[in-house]
Amino acid sequence: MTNALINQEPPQGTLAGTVYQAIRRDILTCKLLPGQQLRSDMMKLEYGASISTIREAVARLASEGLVQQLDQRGARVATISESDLRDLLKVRENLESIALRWSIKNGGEQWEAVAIGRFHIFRRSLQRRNPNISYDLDLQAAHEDFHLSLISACDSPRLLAIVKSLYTQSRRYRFMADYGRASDSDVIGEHERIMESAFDRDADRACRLFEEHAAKTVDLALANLTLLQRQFEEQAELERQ
Amino acid sequence: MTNALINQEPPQGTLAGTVYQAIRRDILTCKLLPGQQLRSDMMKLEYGASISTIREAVARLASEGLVQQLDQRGARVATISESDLRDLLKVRENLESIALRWSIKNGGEQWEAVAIGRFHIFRRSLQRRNPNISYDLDLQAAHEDFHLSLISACDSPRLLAIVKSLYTQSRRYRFMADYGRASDSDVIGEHERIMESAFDRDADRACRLFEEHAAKTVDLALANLTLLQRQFEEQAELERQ
DNA sequence: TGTCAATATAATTTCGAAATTGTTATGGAA
DNA sequence: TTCCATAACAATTTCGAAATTATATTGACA
Repeated sequence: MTNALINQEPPQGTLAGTVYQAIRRDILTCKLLPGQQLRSDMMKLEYGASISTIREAVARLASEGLVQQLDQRGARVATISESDLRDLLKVRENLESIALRWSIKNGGEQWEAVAIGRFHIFRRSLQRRNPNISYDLDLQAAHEDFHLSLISACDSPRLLAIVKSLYTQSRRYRFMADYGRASDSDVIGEHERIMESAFDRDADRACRLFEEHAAKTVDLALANLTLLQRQFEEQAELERQ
Repeated sequence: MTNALINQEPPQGTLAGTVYQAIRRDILTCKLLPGQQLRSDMMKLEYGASISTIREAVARLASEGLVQQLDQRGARVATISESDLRDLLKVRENLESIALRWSIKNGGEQWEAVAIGRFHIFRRSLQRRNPNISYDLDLQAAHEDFHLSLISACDSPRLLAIVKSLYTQSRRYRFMADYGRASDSDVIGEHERIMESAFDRDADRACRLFEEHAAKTVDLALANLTLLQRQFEEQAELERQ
């Protein structure tokens, strides 16, 4: 419900689509670990569909970059690394900055209204967050939805789709490192200032603020990754036996 | 052979991979027309593989943006439009410009050597082109390979992959409009100046020249598209009967 | 003891038929 | 004649088994 803007596919449709979403969710929440082999038999039992159907779902995920397919050697969950994360965030920052600029130029009152609405939901999610839960899915979805709404008026379906997919790929890292909980800094204020600059049509300021915001994310993410990656590798080693 | 840098997959491997490449080629050369339905039976006969195999190949193409999949209503070749072309070229120009900047910063002598080599092949292809052939596949591949080699040192696998896929999507438009034959302008000189600016590490000049080059492409492409699209629609109408 | 080849095992890949779903054609009622 | 429901049709989607290919194990030889 809350992440309607993020999940592009409706629940009705083909079984392959449903399986695709299920596997995708398990990858993004690291129930399926990075590097883990996706064995046909295991998947068949786990997701209750035939091998062919599973195969199609996996093929879709492969094109999304969430799964790596090796010729004649099946598929595995895409691996993670510090260099990959650096690249991902660097590209996302630059592309989203462009999209924000275009969006500020094209956006009208309707765009502002949607962004304000998303901002409100994001703030509410942050307020009622449970400190005991290490990873709040709704909060992350609200965060993404807000950012995407800011660039939604960029009038470029392609750029929007690319940035969306970069957000998707980031989610796995964010889940692991849980770098959403930077509650010491003024998260709401940061976002509010970006939005206000955008509404004032001050693209330079908005992009500068956004890039500063993004830089913080990079630091937070990298700080936690190395430790966690070792953890996951040990777990994967265990499952291999 | 000549487009080794472009076709990422080796010829050996799975049948689905081979079929994927075959369909891809037919889409990019407009043997399969934009908007055309991809019927299972027809595909089965045409490409000599079972429906399941075809299906997997088509799924891969769908993720690449070359095919549109509709729930329970099969798949069709992605449609084309003026707005889509505008978007495509605009995004490509901006993203490639970023990649060029990064590449200029990171590139060493090895990068220069490869770029010079690609430039040489591009120039030779242009020299020996046959004016009777309306569309020279080798020439287009050489052109793409040169541009990609210039940004290959950007040190961002993701951005490189995105730009590559944008080139792939452009190819269909380029095939149709054949806007490669702007022989009146100084094609070689334009490219040479971009390359020299890059080697001088003058990123601003290189990007400016590249953006001017890209702007010409947009004009050429749009000039031919409207007429050709009507043509293709008529042909598609005919096939529907 | 270490290396290599051959076999046995386990995985992926491919296939065509059966089930499901969407589309078109037909017939009746307003 | 037009609209709607029903039936016949054509397409996509799903399945499990057969074929193919990779991996692991065993044994022989240097």
